[in-house]
Amino acid sequence: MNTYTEENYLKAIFKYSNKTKEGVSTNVIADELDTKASSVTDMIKKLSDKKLVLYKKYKGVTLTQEGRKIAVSVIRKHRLWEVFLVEKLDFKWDEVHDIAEQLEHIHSEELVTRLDTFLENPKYDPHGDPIPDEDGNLQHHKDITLSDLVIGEKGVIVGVKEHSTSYLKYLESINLVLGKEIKVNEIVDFDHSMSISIGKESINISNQASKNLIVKKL
Amino acid sequence: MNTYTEENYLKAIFKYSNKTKEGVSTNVIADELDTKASSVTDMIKKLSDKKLVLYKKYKGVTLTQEGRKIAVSVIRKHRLWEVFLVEKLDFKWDEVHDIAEQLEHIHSEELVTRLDTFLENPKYDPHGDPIPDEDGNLQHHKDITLSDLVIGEKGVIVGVKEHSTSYLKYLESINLVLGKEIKVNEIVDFDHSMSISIGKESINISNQASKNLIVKKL
DNA sequence: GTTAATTTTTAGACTAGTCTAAAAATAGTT
DNA sequence: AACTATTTTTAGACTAGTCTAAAAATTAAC
Repeated sequence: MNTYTEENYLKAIFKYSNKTKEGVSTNVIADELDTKASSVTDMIKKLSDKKLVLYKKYKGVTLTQEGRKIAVSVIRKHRLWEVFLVEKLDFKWDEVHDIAEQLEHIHSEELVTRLDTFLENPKYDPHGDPIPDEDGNLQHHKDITLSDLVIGEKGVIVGVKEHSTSYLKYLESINLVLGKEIKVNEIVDFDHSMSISIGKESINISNQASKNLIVKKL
Repeated sequence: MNTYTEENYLKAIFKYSNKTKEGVSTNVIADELDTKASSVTDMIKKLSDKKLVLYKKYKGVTLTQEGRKIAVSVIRKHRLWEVFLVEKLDFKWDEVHDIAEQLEHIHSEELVTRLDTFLENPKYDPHGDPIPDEDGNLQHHKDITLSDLVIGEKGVIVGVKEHSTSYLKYLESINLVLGKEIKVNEIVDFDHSMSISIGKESINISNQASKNLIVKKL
């Protein structure tokens, strides 16, 4: 059984494992977990002793099979709980992260299985992130963002790359939520901001906002 | 915000506060939490510094208003989660304790409020224990047990005083679950074991079992 | 390819919570 | 009331996780 803290380290390493081929650097982990590099080094040694990560001094860290398994299972729990909070308890999508951060560390295989069934085996969480299955399989989005579309193209919102409360609240306020169909009307050359249609409405959206919205081309 | 451990100490102290007028002794707490007396003394000092308990060396410990409030709120969460686990996830009543022990420490007022609403404001948990309301009010059972009934008396099962898996499993196996009506047919003078009717069935039950079953007289 | 800047690790110290062993206080017994 | 047994507290040490400050290694820059 792993501690709360160990699980958070594994999750952080997993997050950045996908982004680079190399080992994840100490500073990146420290930044992600809001801690100091020296603390990260200590914890990595511990995880390495437990054979959850592979570690070579100064060379960064990668997850072992076992480490990855734990990380993915924590992510699975996090996302299932988010579905529960939004679908069953009527939380908004910008309110669930902190609570799910706690719930993801509850230890009980049976609980996860039953929760999954209760929620009718959801495939995505409220932000469109895919929920890993029991075996740790996790499919990724194709990662096409709204900012990748050109004038005239249509798409449907399927997820977000940024999960901050302010971004989520903003999207909701302009009705840019999961499942909405949009069409690109104009792109300003200068700052890459866009004018898009959502149904009959037309709005402007900055590049910073559009590049964090994952879409499926239609 | 209090730690997981602090909350468990407060809960333990609360549990035994009701049973004695005096302060709760160090050894009782150590026993309840499966720890050592010296650890208890240390933690009590910490809780005392935080003004959650009143403590005089060698004289035991009592909860302050604030300490009691926290203890009751943890108990409220524990029992609400137990209802969730049994009612929504179809756990059996003997399977939920350990999971609820973890869930009770999730920090979020909003979560508790919404969970309570989702469960339709239950008044009792799956073992018949009363669920404290938001203001910390907690009514107790009258604590009449099956063993208090005399021959010919009828009652309905409303709770248990012992929560061990083996006891709960046993009760379920003989169909002695919450809400069942029973009648006392015979009492053996020697060991106070009883013969009781449940509907058309008749069973024998030991004194150890009957004195842990809370009933309401009919 | 040295030097400078950055990153990472080590060393030592701190907090939370725990333990063992010994000392101190209380309670029980005669 | 004196002695014994029990309970409780203290003292000091340990693990998990964290930090600061300094040393070591790596990377970047000229």
